[in-house]
Amino acid sequence: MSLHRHYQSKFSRARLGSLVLPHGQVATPFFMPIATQAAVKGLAPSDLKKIGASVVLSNTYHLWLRPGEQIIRRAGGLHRFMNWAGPILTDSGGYQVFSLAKIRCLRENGVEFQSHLDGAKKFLTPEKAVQIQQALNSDIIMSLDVCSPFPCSPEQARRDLERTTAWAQKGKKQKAKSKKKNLIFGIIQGSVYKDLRLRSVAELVKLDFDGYAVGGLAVGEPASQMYKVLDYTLSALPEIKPRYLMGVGYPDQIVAAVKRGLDMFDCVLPTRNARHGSLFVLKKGASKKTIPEENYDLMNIRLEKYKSDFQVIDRNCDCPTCRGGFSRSYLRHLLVTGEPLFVRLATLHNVRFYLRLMENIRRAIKEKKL
RNA sequence: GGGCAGGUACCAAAGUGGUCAACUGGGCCAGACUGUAAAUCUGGCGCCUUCGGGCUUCAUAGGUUCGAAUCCUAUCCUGCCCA
Repeated sequence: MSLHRHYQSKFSRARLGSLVLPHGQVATPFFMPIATQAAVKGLAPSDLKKIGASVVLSNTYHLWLRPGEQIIRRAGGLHRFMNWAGPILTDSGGYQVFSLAKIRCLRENGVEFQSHLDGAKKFLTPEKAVQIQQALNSDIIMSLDVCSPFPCSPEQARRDLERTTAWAQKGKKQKAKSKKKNLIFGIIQGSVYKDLRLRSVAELVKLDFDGYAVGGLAVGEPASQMYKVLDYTLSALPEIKPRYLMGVGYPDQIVAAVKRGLDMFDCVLPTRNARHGSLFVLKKGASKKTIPEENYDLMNIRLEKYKSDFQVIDRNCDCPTCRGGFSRSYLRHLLVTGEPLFVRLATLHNVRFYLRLMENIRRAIKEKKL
């Protein structure tokens, strides 16, 4: 399985393409809203469809603990379980190795988690991670990796990378036992060390994955350093395979990454920030730019100054919340009073902002402006 | 008119001789959030400050005391009960 490239920019390494997945063909570059526990918090699948989401991202670790992959298998897979007909990418649990560092213990053959729900010891192996994702029937399976923190010593980054490669091999082998058409991606690690990143790329490419993800970025390092890593990492990757920058990021970072040849993104920012009252809006004058969303501001709708502000969030926005005429005043009221409707309206707005960002990126590449 | 209980910061509410510019909620202000243990978390909210501290506050006015939000007296106000 490879990326169908429709257009390769001559100004940058940006590329326009499409990816054929078991649950549909999707245009690249794309952004995946996050549905960690089989739901994009606050939204129904019909909402996602309406605002133009193509792929959503879910999570192996969380669904493994609850409700358990067998329940989802019996439901007919994750698509049926959550009633989302489009493609799904599932993260492997590798991010939880990083984010839940305090309650896990790394072993050679896998990770022992002390469940954050009930404290039960749960052992996740690279094989198990693939099996769970197959039970979920996700379109894109991610190989179990060890996401290095930042800062990270070269020694630790090397150990994490070596384990990631070893696990990638095991995951790939497990995947090969099934004839299903799900894709499997390998994850590049190596922190901010060029030799390690290049080594990671070489080892994974040898295993011939369906796509390659750059992991271990946006974990606290300055953006300039992230771009440096992307520059040398991307140039070592095969052109024909999709490339996924995991967990990134702010709109300008996504644009910067697309210019470096990335095709896929995901991030909690639009959904989490929405719940926290932080709404993505265009900067003044940005609507005239090629990719307006690159020039964004965050509007803290909780502020008192919005108490009697009856404008919509952003009159340039085409999301159901802005189109529907919901005012800043009303949204602030919903947030302050803790009404669940706030989450839905704010999330619709922020996720639409990101999806429109991607639409504008694709258009810009097509129109030779990026 | 009599009895009882009260009046503390924007609101509610602790504190009842010194460690009190005053617990705690709410509210407000500011910030953070990047493959989601997050509708969460972190600061700040009398005035001034060279960040050491200084100054004015606990209904009002007096008083006791080395020292009062805390004790005493008077006044004003609020709630409940009785007439």
